[in-house]
Amino acid sequence: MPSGKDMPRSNCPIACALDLLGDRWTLVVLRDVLLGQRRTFSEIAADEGIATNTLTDRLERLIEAGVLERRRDPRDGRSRRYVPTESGLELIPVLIELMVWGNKYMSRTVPAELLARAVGDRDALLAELVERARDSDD
Amino acid sequence: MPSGKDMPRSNCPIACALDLLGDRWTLVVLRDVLLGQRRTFSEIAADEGIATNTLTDRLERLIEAGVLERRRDPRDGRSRRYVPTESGLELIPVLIELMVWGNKYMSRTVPAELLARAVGDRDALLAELVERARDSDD
DNA sequence: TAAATCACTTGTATTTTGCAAGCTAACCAG
DNA sequence: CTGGTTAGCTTGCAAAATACAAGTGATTTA
Repeated sequence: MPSGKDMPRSNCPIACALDLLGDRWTLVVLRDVLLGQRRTFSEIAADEGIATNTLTDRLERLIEAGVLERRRDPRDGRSRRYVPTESGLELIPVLIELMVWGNKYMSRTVPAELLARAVGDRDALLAELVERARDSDD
Repeated sequence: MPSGKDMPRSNCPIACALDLLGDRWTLVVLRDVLLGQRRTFSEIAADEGIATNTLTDRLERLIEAGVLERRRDPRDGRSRRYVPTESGLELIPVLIELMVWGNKYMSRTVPAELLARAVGDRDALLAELVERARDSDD
């Protein structure tokens, strides 16, 4: 009970990563930000049926973990933009692997072109996605 | 209420994959089976502090999803071995990417050799891990 | 200035998870 | 073959996480 945050359950990097990412919503939120160019609260909330209090909580945790940053939108004072940091961008490979696996075994709705590149042209696709995700940082 | 299991929240492959994998324990269990050669209930239960009822539930879900199979141990009738299927083996890349990211940003306990290969020699490491995971299938 | 929008907050109900204990079948030692 | 031990669960209950619905305050737009 001492520290403000819970202790990691172990020092295995997979288990530690899952302390942050291992729930039903966090990686869906990051998918929106990193692959979907959805960066405002309402854009993310609209996409799948995440409850707004859960979304608030996930965004705060990701900010505290240094994976996202929150910025005001200069064009609309009500709006905030959630943008990836460097460590956030480096979660793109995790999402790509999940996408490839999920497409093969759970669903088949990835555009064929994207999927083909994820498998056959992985490095170039990653570079492109990182660029695209980084560009809209403002 | 038609199907025995809940409907997927969407047909996005990432969201669908997370319907199965997106919780605190499922990927830790798969880490034990796929990377750690831990294949019995008690080996997996001992490793981190997972509750036994949760472990039972996760193993059942993974079997139902076709990611693991349960087999009796011919040497000990009490014991069961949880072994990966083909689709289970193909989750190794997801675990590797999580490990690389977790090591960089959340923890630093991966053996340097393994980590170096995960980054610089990815394809050969994957092939080797798949082989090793497959070998002990019996 | 009134209505709409955005990003939350606040209850409350439901679901999931953790913890401790017990239970059954299979093995093992004497 | 008997008694103790081990493996793999199951059960009951408490605690935590999540969903759902409604409301709030600060903008912005009409």
